[in-house]
Amino acid sequence: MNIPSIASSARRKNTATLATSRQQARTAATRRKLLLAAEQTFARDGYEAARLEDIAARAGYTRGAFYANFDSKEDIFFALLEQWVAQRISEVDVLLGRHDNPQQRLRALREHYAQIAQDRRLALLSLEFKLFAVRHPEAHARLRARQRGLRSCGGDILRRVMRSLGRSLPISSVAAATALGAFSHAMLLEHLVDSSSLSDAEIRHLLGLFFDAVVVGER
Amino acid sequence: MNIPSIASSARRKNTATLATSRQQARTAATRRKLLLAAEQTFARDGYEAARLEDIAARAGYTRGAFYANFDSKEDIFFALLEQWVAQRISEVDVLLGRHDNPQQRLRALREHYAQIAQDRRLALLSLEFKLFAVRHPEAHARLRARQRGLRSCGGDILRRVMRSLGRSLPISSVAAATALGAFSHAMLLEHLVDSSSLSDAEIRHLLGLFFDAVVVGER
DNA sequence: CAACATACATACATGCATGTATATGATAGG
DNA sequence: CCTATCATATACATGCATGTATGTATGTTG
Repeated sequence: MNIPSIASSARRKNTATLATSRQQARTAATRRKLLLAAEQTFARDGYEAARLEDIAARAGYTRGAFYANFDSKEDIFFALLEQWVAQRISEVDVLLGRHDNPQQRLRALREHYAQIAQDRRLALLSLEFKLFAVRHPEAHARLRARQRGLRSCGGDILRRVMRSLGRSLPISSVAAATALGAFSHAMLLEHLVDSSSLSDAEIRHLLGLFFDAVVVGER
Repeated sequence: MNIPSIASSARRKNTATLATSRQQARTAATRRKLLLAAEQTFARDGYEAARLEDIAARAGYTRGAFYANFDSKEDIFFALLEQWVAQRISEVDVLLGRHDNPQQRLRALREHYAQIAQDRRLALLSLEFKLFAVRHPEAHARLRARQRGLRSCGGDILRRVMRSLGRSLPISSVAAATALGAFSHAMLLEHLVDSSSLSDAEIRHLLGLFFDAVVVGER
């Protein structure tokens, strides 16, 4: 689990005098606000239609603050991806840290999974990352690497839990984690388009059905 | 099954003399070429990033031809949606027309389903339509209506086939059709992002698993 | 074949988002 | 307190995609 090299974005100007810690804190806070605003804006409008001015304004700034912290739209998009993957991984870590019993862990995962399937922003952002990868060959590898990090982390967890329960997966653990995530997002999107064609109850039902089919997975 | 009122797009100039049939045919041909080009371009670049000039060029024209046939990007996008829904419905109609036996029909549907899950353009376009709906409140109702037409058509077919087999669905037929479509597209997208995290074989496996879980659906 | 309409291309106008360069006010150090 | 540097704002330049207006060649009808 290597720490992502921040490198590209937010390379601070290497002036002789180092910024004082209060200034650093202020900058960090601005960065966080901008990233949060970007998260909401990208989810709402999509990458292409998202305007830097909207992102800055939503964070309470103008584009000046934006360009002081990021190079371009693509730069903040990737910064968001890094942060987002790290957050999601740590969420699951925290979740598992709460339980020792494998069955409790599986239960917690299932519950967490059901919650993920209700997070509109999560689904739309995730989609946006994937679409960007598919449409930008030069960035594909980078996106894929992050996505894979996330998936293999999820896969590891699934595999460990299953092993300690003495069960096996019908497909590779990474594929299982991938399919579960993608499925929940897809169902949510359908619900957003037409809630009457796929109700909350039906989604819950399908999610359970699919989770059990993949995780119990006798064939 | 009402024929969509073309109305908005392609309203021909009401000059006194009606265009001769050969001119009409020529116009219709360019419209078709433009729609095909738009289909490819929207799937490749997404709605926002797609340029009218690219669409026209891909069809072998310039933007002049485009504006002679469509009002705007949104106009051709909706025209494409109408055509696309109609095509997909007729595909299934043709498919079912080939078989009388309910079991053969179910088999044919399953096979058709597996093929759909390999059509990259289909998945990306479908996604694009849904994202547009979610992001453009004023257009949402229109998109949703078409989407629902497609889903309820698929649902009807599923329901009829199941009834003639004496089986039942675990969820509403519309929800089943919706979930199946969304699922296959979601798996394909994951595969496009990272083919190693979800192989063709695994997708086929999952598709079968899910199809059977939904269509056989004992609970 | 003449007059006219149609299909499409070309050239221009406009708007808008990005990016850059400069200005301003806040903050820290001497 | 005075100055230098930082964080952010403002103003400006550029590029690019859309949309419109006009031009041109091809086809059609009397």
